[in-house]
Amino acid sequence: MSSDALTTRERILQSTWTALLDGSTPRVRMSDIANSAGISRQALYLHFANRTELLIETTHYIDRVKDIDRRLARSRHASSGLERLEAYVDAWGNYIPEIYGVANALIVMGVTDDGARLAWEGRLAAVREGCEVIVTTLSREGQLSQRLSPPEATDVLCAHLSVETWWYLCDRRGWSQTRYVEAMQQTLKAMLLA
Amino acid sequence: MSSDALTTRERILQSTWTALLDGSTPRVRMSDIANSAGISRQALYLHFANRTELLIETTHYIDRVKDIDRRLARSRHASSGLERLEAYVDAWGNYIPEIYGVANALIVMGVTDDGARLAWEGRLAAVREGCEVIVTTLSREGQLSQRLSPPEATDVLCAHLSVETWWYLCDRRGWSQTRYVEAMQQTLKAMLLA
DNA sequence: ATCGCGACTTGACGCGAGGTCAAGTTGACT
DNA sequence: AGTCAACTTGACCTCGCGTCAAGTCGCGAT
Repeated sequence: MSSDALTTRERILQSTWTALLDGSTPRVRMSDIANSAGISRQALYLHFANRTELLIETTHYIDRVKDIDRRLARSRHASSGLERLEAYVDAWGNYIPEIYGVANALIVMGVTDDGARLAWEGRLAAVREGCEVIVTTLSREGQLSQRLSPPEATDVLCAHLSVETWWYLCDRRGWSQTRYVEAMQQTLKAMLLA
Repeated sequence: MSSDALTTRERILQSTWTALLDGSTPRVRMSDIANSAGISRQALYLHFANRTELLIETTHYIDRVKDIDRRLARSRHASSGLERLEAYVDAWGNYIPEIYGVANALIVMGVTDDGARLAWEGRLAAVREGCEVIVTTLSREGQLSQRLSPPEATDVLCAHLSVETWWYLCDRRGWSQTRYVEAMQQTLKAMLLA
């Protein structure tokens, strides 16, 4: 396989990604994706069981192409909790715009489709795990504010780093990506640190 | 009018509200609403042009029944910015669970329907105005942190008070309503104040 | 008393989008 | 030449919103 530069499967995944990125709306039909991938609508179902699976596979595709693991490595290897927090906000905050389209489609899909809902909840759980590590580190260092228990601090951090918050600030209120990351780092520090 | 205790129109609005409240899912069909209101599906269209209008009218109905204006009055009449902030978080934060169901349905509807999207954006704009007043007051009092410009502080406040954030903390993470309001007041103060 | 009218019912239909099915076509490898 | 996988075309089903047409029922005005 991997013949004509791109596999059909990869062309589909790429088309799905860009379609959802461009339109800034999750209203991308299976026929739209098929058209932009240069195949018939029915041929999509030779590669993916349904729209949900296609969306889920697209998130994995983006993870692979954009190398999310490498991005998050800096946070995992930081020595202090503070550095971890800053590195995490930087890595995840700058990743959101990449996956925003697919994430949004997946969220909307989740209303009617259990698979999509579970897939998105899995992503959320992964982000929350990252947040938990940061909070635990801060707590161990005695840096964590007394206002919130560690689980609460984790929840608040995770809620603040949500795709929805990014969308509101950057998409609707016009914040630049760099300002978003910077402000997030500062406000989260003010919120979580003693 | 106002004959058999409740108008048909009001029974519809009430059914819509409770259906969306109970299910915790926006998947409420026109036929579901009609059934629980005790009329035929087609009769809904004698009272509301379409699903979007029904949802919008339901938000107005809730506003009326739950008297949102009275709830927000305390914030508007508070003397200091700090009191305004606390009163606003209390009023709005405790209102979210009431409108959550309809809000969610409206948001999902907004993906395919411009009317629903605009209606929800209008609500968001109203919340943002409330936030703006608070931030302006804090700023005038010299209480506002230098980390954020007043417009930025307004955006952050508004983002933090989003329905989505409430949903994550209270619905998914199991926070109690009182803890949510309390923690919000504290973390927002830490975030916004100098 | 009866006419008209507004509120409602029943039943059928159209539409869009996801998903399925069946019968090809095409091109490469054996 | 035969086979197989990848793909195409075209028809069809389902679900939910929205529409249309024809009929029922009760009430208030004449």
